[in-house]
Amino acid sequence: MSGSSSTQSIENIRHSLAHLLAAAVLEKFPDAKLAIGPVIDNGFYYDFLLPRNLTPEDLTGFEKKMRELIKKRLPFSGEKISLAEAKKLFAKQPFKLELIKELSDKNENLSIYHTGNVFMDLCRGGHVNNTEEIPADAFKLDKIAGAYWHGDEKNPMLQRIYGLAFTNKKELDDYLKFVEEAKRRDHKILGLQLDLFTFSDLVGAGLPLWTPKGTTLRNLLDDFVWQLRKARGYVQVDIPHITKKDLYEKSGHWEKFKDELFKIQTREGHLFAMKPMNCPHHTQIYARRQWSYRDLPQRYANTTKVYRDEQSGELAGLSRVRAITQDDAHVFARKSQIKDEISKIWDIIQEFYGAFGFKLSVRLSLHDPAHMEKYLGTAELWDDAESKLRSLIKERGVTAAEAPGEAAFYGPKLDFMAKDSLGREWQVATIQLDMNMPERFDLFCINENGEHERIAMIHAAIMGSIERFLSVVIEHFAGAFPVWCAPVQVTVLPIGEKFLKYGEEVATALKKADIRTELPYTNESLNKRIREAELAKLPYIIVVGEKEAKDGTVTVRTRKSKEQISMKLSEFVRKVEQEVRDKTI
RNA sequence: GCCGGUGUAGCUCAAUGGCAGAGCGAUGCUUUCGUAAAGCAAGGAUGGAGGUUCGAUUCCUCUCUCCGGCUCCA
Repeated sequence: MSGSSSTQSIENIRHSLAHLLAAAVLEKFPDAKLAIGPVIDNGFYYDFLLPRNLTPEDLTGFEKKMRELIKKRLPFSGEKISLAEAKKLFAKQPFKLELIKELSDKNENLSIYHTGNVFMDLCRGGHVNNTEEIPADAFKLDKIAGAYWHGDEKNPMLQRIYGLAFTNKKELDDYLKFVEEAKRRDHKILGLQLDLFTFSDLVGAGLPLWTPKGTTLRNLLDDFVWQLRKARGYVQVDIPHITKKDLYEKSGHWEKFKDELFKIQTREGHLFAMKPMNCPHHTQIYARRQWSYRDLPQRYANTTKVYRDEQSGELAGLSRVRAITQDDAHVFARKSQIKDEISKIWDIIQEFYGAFGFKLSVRLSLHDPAHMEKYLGTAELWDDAESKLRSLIKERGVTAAEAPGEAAFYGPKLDFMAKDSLGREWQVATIQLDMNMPERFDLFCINENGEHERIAMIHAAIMGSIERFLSVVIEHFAGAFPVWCAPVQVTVLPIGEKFLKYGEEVATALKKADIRTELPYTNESLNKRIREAELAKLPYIIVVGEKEAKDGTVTVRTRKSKEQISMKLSEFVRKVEQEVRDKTI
């Protein structure tokens, strides 16, 4: 080996590996039809249409073949070719012919790349000079998956082989370790272990059932959001979970999402739907009377479930469910009040996510002017809404990535991404500025001049969905919740039966101070009970025996240090209360 | 929804065309213990529906769940 691999970009290495993979697949399946093989985060993939389904053993074989090819020190070389040559060279590769047509339609140059004399592919380049520059111990074929040709579900499904590839073995090992760690924190497993939620085949897929501990946690989070909202003038409202189809026809949701609605036919033949969102209902609460400009903004908060008939293949733990609890709120405001109101919501989001130690980044999701058919309203309405968000971002001195085409169909959004303790980014909160629903539902106020003035509507979910947020939080903390939001904060373990009475006194005092306390007395050994409490990831374990009963103290074992600290009961209560107040992480 | 995989006790995993086994948990009894597993006992299961077969947990068909992707996501 020349050792020159370090001079090669990781993209070139990954791209070259994709070609080697295709070569290995072609050797085994000469009739394989090749699609595309791009570079992705952490590696590469290549899509094939093959005569049979691949097995994990096939991957082992391909990987071995790729290493053999690397050893042969094959040069990569490219050349431009004409349309006619391309059509001839790829006559038996229908997907390549499609690509060739697309490229030539766009008047782009066609080129091919050779890997020694063993493989040739339609390719714009970006390769190592020679396979000797590919570190053979830093890649691994990862998994087989199905993928639609051109990402379109109407097209045939191909077999995709994913590979991991890095510049050296350590990076690959680090990545595999990261995957292990992520698996260890998987909320689907931790949630069951920590007894937060469960699923039942009888109830149905994507319909989580919440245990007492899980419900405690949900309520705690929701209450935190509510406290932040209450301080900013929000009031609570509530709405029914089924509704006439008429509401969604008027809002535009029926047209757009009718296939994803759970529908209910009444015995008299009327069509209802389980509500898939709350905004249209809230418009009707606003519309119940006429408002003076002096009454605005009206800020309605409502934590409630919505129901969406998600594709069964999409359901995953708490991340994607069919019964979704939204901590939803809608602000009905004059256009002049928009920036202020959004700013307040932004403050709530910062305070809320800060309490968990999440780092936030912001994305401005805009409409796609090339596809106005996907949106309600006029271009002017959109430009107006988007410029308001842009200027607010500027005022707050934040940099936000702009994402055209990511807007909701009724308005642009500020989407917030949280980076968790493993460095993964999750889309969480969202603020949506909506000038369209007010038009559709004719929402207005009476202004200073006695005229009808069209208002704006701001959609503001802080957690977004409690289910999804919890999936993120469980993995962020690996199930070890900080004291302020741990469903059980303290467990009291009497050394023996003789001290059960004192244990009860301690537990009662803690509960009186609103500290979530357990006294799970069983006839197991003390060691066993401590072990169980540790496995349950409880913040504090209190052990009481003769000494404590005599002195009125408790011996506290902390989750973090496992140290034993003796203190007065009242001192411990103050300590916990302080941590809850400060939301210590 | 699509492609592939998967499903055995509450959990983690064995085994088989002919009586389905273990560890942990849960239950009962004994033990009452000073910081990560005390002892004994009795329990407990082949996701569901059809089919093939003398006999199916095992083979076939359908269906459901879950997992990895794809597509979608108000």
